[in-house]
Amino acid sequence: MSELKVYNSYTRQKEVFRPITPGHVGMYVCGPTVSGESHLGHARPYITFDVIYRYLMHLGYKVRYVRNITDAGHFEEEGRAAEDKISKKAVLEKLEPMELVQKYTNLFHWAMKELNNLEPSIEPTATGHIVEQIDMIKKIIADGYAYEVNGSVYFDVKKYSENYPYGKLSGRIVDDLLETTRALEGQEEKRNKGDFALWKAVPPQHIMRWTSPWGQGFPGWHIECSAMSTKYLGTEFDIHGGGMDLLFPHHESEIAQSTICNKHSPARYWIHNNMITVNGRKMGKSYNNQIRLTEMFSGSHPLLAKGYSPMTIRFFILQTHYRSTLDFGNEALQAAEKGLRRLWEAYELLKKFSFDEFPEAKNKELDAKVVALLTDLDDFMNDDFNTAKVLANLFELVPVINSIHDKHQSPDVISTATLNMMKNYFTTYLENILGLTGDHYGDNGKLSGVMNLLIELRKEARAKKDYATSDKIRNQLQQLGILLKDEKDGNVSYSIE
RNA sequence: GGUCCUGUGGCCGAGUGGUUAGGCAGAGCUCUGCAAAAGCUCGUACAGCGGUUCGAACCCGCUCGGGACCUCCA
Repeated sequence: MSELKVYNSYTRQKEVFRPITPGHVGMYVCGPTVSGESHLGHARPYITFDVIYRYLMHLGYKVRYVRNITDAGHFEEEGRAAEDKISKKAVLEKLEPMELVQKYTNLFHWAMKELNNLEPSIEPTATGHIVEQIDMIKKIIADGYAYEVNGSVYFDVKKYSENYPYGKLSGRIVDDLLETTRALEGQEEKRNKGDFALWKAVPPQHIMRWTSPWGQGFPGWHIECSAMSTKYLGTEFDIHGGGMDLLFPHHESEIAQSTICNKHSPARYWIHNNMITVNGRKMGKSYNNQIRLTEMFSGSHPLLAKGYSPMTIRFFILQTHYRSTLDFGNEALQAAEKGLRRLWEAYELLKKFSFDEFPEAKNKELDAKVVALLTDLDDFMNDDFNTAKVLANLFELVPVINSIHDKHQSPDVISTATLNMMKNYFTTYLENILGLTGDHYGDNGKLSGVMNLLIELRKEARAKKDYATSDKIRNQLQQLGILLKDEKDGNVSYSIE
């Protein structure tokens, strides 16, 4: 079997994955800022890294997956009246900051659950680690790479860049950063334009504030991730992930902070997912084109023709490689919805297959093809988590399953061993690795009882050639979104939209 | 302006220098009381122009288009 290779943003190439401690993987992923509701764009990294998390565990690694909650506000925009994002909205909504944080944290957790993302091993909050952040800032000052001005502390990028490659991760040229002509206000405290805040002093009316050696204030934008990743994963860990838009300045600055404090670049492998776009443009607050997850599920948004289930969204995202942009569109979402349904229904049929033992495949060629399609899956995942290819292969197996089920092919076209292999791989890949579920295809006991009754009545009507009645049952069920399917052997199955 | 990414059939999207990605939609056929579902078959796409090569969607150059980051952003 092939080795796992991951694309490392830091080196810009695929590299064989080797954990620092054999058998163990430490992974840190930048979590949400809980000052607002998550939108579709947020679903991508958490699904991407959920699959990576699942796959690493599948490979037998013991993984510690840390994903933070950013619940301490940072500035809205550098230079502009440095307002605390969370407290600003809190005033508008007349809520306590922590009440707001709680609300959106709960909503985020709910969405993660709907999308079937596993919980991270540790989900630390920024507000819970103010002490660690302050300690880290002290250390950076002591080492001479940060300076205090009027109660705020800034990281000295120029000095750092004299000894370390600031800008390597994001492909930035330090001189450009230092000499940026960008007209920013309130920059006079900084020695150089490229410097970034480690601690920000706040005016008295600011709600979110903590006491520090430099006065009242709140931590800078990047220090929380450095502090929390160090605390829970150590000074050097395996994977650091997040959206591509975090490359600069967030991750670049994290590297700088950790390098000074820990004498180490924090992570070996930097993994970044690409963006979800709307009409080719990134979904984000800057463009005011976000569709909240609650809206995605319910369909209550002008851009949505209908609501899409969490699994449809998960599947939609996994059909694309995580490093490609993914364009939002109703047609694409509906294609995903139908495709997932077809795949899942075939999987359900496969699970129920039970035949006599067939040690020999009647169709050796087909048997070999099935085996090849299945063994490919491991290689695809090992090749930088290519979930798109995994799904493509699984789809190629759908006609094999359906044609056996429909008796277009006899069950012994493939061997029992291959059939079992297929069952195992489908479960492993669809459920365990890709994290898909079929829950919402409705199978609660009472409904199926009612359905069986209706199916029975319809069968009787058909037997009497009372097609008016049989069609009435079928058509009205269809209007309710329940599809009846007459199968070859006289059985009737149904699926719920 | 700087750095980087990208342009694939109606839509979404994989992609290795030579062989079918896949999904959805569409067409035909089979099955069927009808329908649906399912099965089989099909379109032969790779922004444009050059070049490298026996051979390029995939390598190089140019042109045109789109995007990301450079500021909070997944």
